[in-house]
Amino acid sequence: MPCVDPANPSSRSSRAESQARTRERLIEAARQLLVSHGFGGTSIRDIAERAGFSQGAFYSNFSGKEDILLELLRRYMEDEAAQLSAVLDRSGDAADAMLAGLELWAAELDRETDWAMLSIELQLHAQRSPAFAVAFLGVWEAHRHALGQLLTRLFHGLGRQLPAEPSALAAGFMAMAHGLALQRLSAPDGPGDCVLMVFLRGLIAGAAPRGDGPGC
Amino acid sequence: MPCVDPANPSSRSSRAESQARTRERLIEAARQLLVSHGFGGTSIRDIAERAGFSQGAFYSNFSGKEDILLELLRRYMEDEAAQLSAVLDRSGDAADAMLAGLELWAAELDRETDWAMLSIELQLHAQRSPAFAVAFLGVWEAHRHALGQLLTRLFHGLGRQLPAEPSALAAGFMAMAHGLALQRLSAPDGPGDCVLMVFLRGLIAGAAPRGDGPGC
Amino acid sequence: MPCVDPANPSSRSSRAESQARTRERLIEAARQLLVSHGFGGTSIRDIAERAGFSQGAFYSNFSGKEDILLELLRRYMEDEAAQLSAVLDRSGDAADAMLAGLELWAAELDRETDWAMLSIELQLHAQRSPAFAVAFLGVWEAHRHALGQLLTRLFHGLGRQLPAEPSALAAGFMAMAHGLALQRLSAPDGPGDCVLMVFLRGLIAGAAPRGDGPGC
Amino acid sequence: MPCVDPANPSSRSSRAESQARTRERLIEAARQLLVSHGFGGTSIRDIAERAGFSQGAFYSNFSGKEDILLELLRRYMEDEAAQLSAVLDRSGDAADAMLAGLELWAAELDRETDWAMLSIELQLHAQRSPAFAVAFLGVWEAHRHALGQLLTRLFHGLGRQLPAEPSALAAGFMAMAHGLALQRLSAPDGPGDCVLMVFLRGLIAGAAPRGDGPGC
DNA sequence: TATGAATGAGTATTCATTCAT
DNA sequence: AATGAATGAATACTCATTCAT
Repeated sequence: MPCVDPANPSSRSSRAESQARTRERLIEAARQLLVSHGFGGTSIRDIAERAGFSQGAFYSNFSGKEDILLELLRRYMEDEAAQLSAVLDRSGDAADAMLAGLELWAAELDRETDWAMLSIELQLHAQRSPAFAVAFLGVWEAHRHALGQLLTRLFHGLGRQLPAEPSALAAGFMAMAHGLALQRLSAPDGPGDCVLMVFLRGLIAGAAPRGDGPGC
Repeated sequence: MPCVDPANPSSRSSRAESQARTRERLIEAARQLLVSHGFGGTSIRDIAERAGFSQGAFYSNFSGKEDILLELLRRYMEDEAAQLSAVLDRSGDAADAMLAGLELWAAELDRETDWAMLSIELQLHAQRSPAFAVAFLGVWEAHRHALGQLLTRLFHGLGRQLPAEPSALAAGFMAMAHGLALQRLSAPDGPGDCVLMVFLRGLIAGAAPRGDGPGC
Repeated sequence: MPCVDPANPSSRSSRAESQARTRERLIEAARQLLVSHGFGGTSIRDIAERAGFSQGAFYSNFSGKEDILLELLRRYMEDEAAQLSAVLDRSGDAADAMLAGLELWAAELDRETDWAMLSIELQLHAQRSPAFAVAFLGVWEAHRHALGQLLTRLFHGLGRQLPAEPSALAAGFMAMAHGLALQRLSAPDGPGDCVLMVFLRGLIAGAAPRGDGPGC
Repeated sequence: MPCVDPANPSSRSSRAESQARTRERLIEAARQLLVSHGFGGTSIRDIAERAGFSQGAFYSNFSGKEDILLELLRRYMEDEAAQLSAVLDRSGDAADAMLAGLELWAAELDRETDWAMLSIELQLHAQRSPAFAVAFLGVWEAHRHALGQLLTRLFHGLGRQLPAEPSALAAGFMAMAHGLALQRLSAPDGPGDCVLMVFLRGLIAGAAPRGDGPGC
């Protein structure tokens, strides 16, 4: 009898599990290749080969190169959001703890060059594919907003006025973080991400006490 | 007959001029396409076509795609160096004038998104081609050094201590400028380059008076 | 649970019914796609998808694309034979009734462009697959013979001599019918199938009274 | 000196000649393959291979598969037009000569199965590609008109009334000719194209003397 | 029986590059 | 110096077919 006992997950789910494993391996292969060779320099054949599958396997899991990029975007977002909310949660409203948390986050960025490179590839591709841009923009704004909130709470805790719109400052920090990551690869002897903290401290030091309006 | 008399110097120079024109048109076409489609998305055929020449004409002037990229890098460098030295020259040692000059420079960056995109493409390609990386690194360091000098003179004029290595700060500014340019394209409603100045003012405000050592 | 009790005959027959339904839906999907996209332009995936099944379901019912084509051939043959024998039966030996019947048949062909297109696809495929050609030839000859008999009886009833072999004339009529159907699709403002009857009437008018031999 | 003497055609034209030869070989290869394997069954790789060139050579001569089909259509048209006008020219207004000419033409069709098959492929493709249909329709109508004129002159010369619109009768003859060619390949023992003449003679015999109107 | 993930060979098309002209 | 036809390898993607479930 070809019947399957729905109570037995081992047989029923092994198929789904197997496919999930395939998908996962393809995604990881794509991430590595996109980071090191860029969108244009990464072929689907390469992705499938590195994952140890045929090209057809790629196409039964994704509709094309942009599709797997969207999946990477989704994961990138989740990862970043988790990191930021961790900083927020760990430090509560204590400004010192928050600063320390951000320092940790900046140091983290320093090591996770991959995500930074991927972010740049995603931004570049968003600029070139309108369809992808839509998806990307949503993620980006959410990300900028989260970092902006963190900055707001930090300055509030320090009794300082934010010198510009929170999301504008957040954009500046993200831009610098990504730009530095990009530099680090081509010029490995450049400055680390401690520069980021130098700028943050400068911003704090230069910020007016609460009461004045933002300046930008 | 389209023959040229080799004894006639005027025609000989017109030949050289004609070749220079060809080269120029190819470079400009390559710049536009690289900015809008990226290195991987730009084919030599497209470059030649947009310039109004055959593919063979491209190969008569450049040895390949990387070769024309090097030419673009050289021009990018010249352009940036000229801009920075203009800021330096115009303002002498007056801190106020220098700050105003930098503000102008930041505003300039805001408009010249093309150069920023090209810079990112160059950085990405440097990461992928060791041969290109060598050439790129030289230009990059020179550039960073020039901007660092400007910052040194600026802080000196203001009687302040640089909060970090000049070239590290320069790297940070360049990273932010490029990162912001990238963001601006995918998210056009984001913040302008005034953010750059906010950070610079913060750095100045937070900088210790001369005497203490740098902190990074 | 989706299990079926094998001891229950009603469910067993419903299984057979279900399979027959699957088969039927696949055949109909294949017919539509073959007519509109041709043999080469129709993929098994498309057939299964249009029928609402998986590709595996197709292979559970047919051994390949040619197999389902054979099934379509069988049905085509049955349909045509039924139509012709209906004309024969309805009209008995009365020449007038037979002519009227044929006129009806021609008009029918005019509407059923699908079968004509399918017939052309079948003929084309027969030319390309020897295995299929064998099956096709049998059907074709039977068909030609049936139409030939009809013509024989018609001319006999009219007291005329057939101007050529019955099956040769039948072949001519079928050729014209299919060719006209093909034309009608690419050139919809062309002549209808009344042309067929014009030719038939011409044949009758030009036929010698019984006694002389055929001329071809 | 790289100058070329424009008076010497051998060097200047050898390039064009060489390309024309390439193009010609590709067209001939495409014709053969399209006739024997159909549009869907013919790949560009096959065409290039049979012609002895690379796939790239195909693409420097044609923009795609449909493009070479259009070229074949053009040649088919020219060929058919030439054949029909030859029949017309050779026979003047003499009905007998014209009939003999047509008989020759029918016999010719019998041998040139290739063109008939190609015509069917063209018709099928016209049905599936709107862009191609436009080009095809023009050719088709011209062809039908030419054959219609021939029939008009023939019947006029015989003092008979055409039993239907000239172009409708022409469509019928062309349909039969193509349908018979198709049959001949799958059923080689079928009737030859003499059937065509039987139908033509029937049409003439059944035609009313001049004065009555057409019947369709 | 029916599923659909996976395969491997195939499809059309584009690429950087060469070379006779 | 500039042309552009031709190459051969690469590209994204589709195909018929298999097989564990």
